Parts: sequence; C-alpha cells; structure tokens
Amino acid sequence: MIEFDDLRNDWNKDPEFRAEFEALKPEFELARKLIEARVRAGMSQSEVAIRMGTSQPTVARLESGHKPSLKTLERYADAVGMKVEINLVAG
Amino acid sequence: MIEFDDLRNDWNKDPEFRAEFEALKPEFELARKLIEARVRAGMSQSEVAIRMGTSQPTVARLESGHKPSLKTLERYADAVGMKVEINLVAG
DNA sequence: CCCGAATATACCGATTTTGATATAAGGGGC
DNA sequence: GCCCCTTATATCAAAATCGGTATATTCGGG
Repeated sequence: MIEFDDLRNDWNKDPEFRAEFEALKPEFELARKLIEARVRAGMSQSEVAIRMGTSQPTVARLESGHKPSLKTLERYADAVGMKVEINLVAG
Repeated sequence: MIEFDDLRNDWNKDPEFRAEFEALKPEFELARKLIEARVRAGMSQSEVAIRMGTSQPTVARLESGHKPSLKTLERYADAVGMKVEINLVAG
C-alpha cells in the first residue's frame, strides 16, 4: 500500500543472480533467503530499514551472513510481509 | 555413546505434558520445539549444556521463551543431534 | 564525467544476550 | 526425614549484537 510499484522499475532483474551466487556456502543460506524475500517484495534495504525502525547499514549487515538475534530476524520478516518459521530437523 | 540410556528411565513420561502446556502462547513455540527435541534425544539440560560448552541455567533460559541468537540456537540444535532450519513463510 | 540510487564496510556508543555462579524448588528412592 | 537428579530463578561481568553515522562502491542515466 506504499510506493512499492513505483520503484521496482529497473533494478529487480539481477538480484536473483546475487541470491543464487551466495548459495555456494551453506553459511549464507539464511542471508540468501532474506534477500530473496526482500526482492520478492520489491523493496530496497532502505525501505526495509524504515519499516524495521532501523538503518540501511543494519539491514545490509543482516544480509551479509552475520547471525542475527531472533528478535531482529522477526522484525525483518515482518517488514517484508513474511513470518519466521523455525524447525529442528534431523541433522 | 554417553550415559543417555541410564537416565531416561523414569522422567520421560511427563515432559510431553509441559511441551503441550506451553503451546498455548505462540511466543513459546520455539521453546516448545527445543524441549521436545531435547526430550526426544533423552538428554537433560545439564548434558546439553556440556555439549554446548555452557551451563545448565543458560540452557534453561533458552527453553524459557527468551529469544536467543542464531549462533546459540545452532549450538543447541547440534547438541541434541538436530540442525536448525529457518524459513520465511507467507505471513 | 557527474549525479543519484542501492548496497557494502567501518567505527563507536548503547542495548541485549551470554557466561558463570549461587541458589531454590520439585520429584523419586532409600 | 535425607539425598540425588532435574529444572528454574537471580545477579553480575563479559561478549555479541544493534543503532547511528559516515563513507565507499557499484551501476545506470544524462
């Protein structure tokens, strides 16, 4: 209901590349999912940051492989219109 | 490989009660899953703590609804023979 | 080349989580 | 009753994360 459609004009063609690119290391699985969700929502880091009540660099940090707290992760998910689901699977 | 079988003699009948009991609030969903995984592994908080390289009170805290960091969550999962799976689902 | 948008990196103070210890409560067996 | 095992709560210092700002980089358009 905000200005999403206005700004996903010309920069949502290649982020998928990055997402796949970083899938090489399992360490960045989460980062990849975060970026994917944000791109799907057609939002920039700055927009997510505003919705999270934080700054763009903080969002960049979350998408860079640093392990965040669950609280922060849930705020991110909320900002991109998703919710966090955590499971403990056989490992 | 340790002394699991020795101590899951008589105290693994009711923890399921607790797990279901705490499912009332969605805030404790994760805590419930953690406890369930630990009980399934037939381990006490102290054993998990040793495997995590921390103390039993810290484990108790993780199972009490406080939102941990992903790093800690993964160490817990590892200690009970599981791995963490995080998904961003439609919310 | 210059500019603006989007993302990434660095630093520091503030907040949160964790580590460590002590302690208490509950249950079962002797 | 007394132990022993398990779990929960409290406190405080240490460590990690977060908020905020500044800055760098990359990309595309004019």
